[in-house]
Amino acid sequence: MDKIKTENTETEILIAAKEIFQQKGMAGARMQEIADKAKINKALLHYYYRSKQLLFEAVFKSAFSLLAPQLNKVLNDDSDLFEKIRKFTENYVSFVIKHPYLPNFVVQELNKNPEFVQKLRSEKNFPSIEKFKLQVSDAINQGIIKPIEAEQLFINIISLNIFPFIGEPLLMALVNVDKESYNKILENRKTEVAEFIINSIKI
Amino acid sequence: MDKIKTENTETEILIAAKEIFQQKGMAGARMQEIADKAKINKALLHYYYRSKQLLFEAVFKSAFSLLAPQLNKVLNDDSDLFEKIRKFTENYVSFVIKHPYLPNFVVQELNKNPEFVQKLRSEKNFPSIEKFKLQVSDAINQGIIKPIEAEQLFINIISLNIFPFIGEPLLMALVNVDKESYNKILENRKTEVAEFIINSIKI
DNA sequence: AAATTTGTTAACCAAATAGTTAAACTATAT
DNA sequence: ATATAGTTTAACTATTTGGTTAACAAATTT
Repeated sequence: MDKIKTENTETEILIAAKEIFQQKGMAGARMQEIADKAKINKALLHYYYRSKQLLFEAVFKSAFSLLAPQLNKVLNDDSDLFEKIRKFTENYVSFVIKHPYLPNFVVQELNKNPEFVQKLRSEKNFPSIEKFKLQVSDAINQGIIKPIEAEQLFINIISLNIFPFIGEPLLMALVNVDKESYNKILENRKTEVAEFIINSIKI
Repeated sequence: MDKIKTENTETEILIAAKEIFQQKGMAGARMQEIADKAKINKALLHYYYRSKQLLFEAVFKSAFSLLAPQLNKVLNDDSDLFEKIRKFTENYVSFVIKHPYLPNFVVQELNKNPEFVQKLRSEKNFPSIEKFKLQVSDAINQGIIKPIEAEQLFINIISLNIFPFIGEPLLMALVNVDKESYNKILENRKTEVAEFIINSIKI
């Protein structure tokens, strides 16, 4: 059937474009390489997505729509603060193993193209920090955690979870271990990071 | 004088190349743009640095040689552990304000080019974690801090300090603040981060 | 001050690259 | 079966881009 065939090609392109763009970035990606990976003629890229820029934007939005629910786990989940932090750190490692280039891709292209943020903000499911803020101030009022700004805590959680992946080559060199040992370190972080954070804030 | 003139042009090129490469990366940078910024003819770039690749490597090494001493502050400084952590977090913010694109540049290009790490390792002043490891296990034995792997602690320190800069556009959007407020948050981190870490590990 | 070396430029070149076109092919509807 | 609309391709185009060349300028040496 016509529709099915079209959708297949269209998504084949998106899958191929994701891989190339996420590994090489907008500037480093080549339309021909994407076409080769998708096993189609280069003209089809333009038939379906008009231009490199538009194809890139489709990939970027799709990537962010995978990342956003991950972030929402810290922000909009109903479980209590410590539980959330534990769940998030554990889930995040598994997520990045499935999508190794994704967080770096999003962070990198947002840096090169800060106005992209506007396009993301308007999307539904864009993470909001409001609920998390309330939860933090509640926990402080109840004497469960020490006083800390919710924003600072949030930045700490995200930094401790994301950077070990984004900075992998640098950290591997500094810590002076091979890929295998580094993976074990990351594996340990599934629990280590949450305990590190909780230790710091709990009374 | 000849030497002075030469050195000026050569360093002018390096300065211009740094700016362009650090903002746009290897793939996104254009030799013509670098020449324009350095106010010289494009052929001079090749006269002094032969190729884009070699010019890039010169910039990269120069960037890393600025970053390395920063990292060595956590690793080879003689003050006690808590003091080191406080000093590092305070200094690091000031450093990044002077070189806003630098950490992202190093991390990013190492991701695109992991074999670059080899070239860096051989350089003198390449940070080594050994002394820091000893210091951590001493502090554990003396009952000053809770048991923690030095590698994990090191990754935490680096992550908490570097990611808020590398992930700035993303974090600004998530925390939902403008540049001015975000800068205040970063400013507060000069002390916040160190206390967050120390709180977590001290007994 | 003539010769030589070093620094600088304009013009050029070949390869790469995003994007276009027109024709061929496929499937569905009439 | 044939017209029609949508899909795919090979070949092409215009531009960008890293790199080269040959001539010129400025300094240094002899």
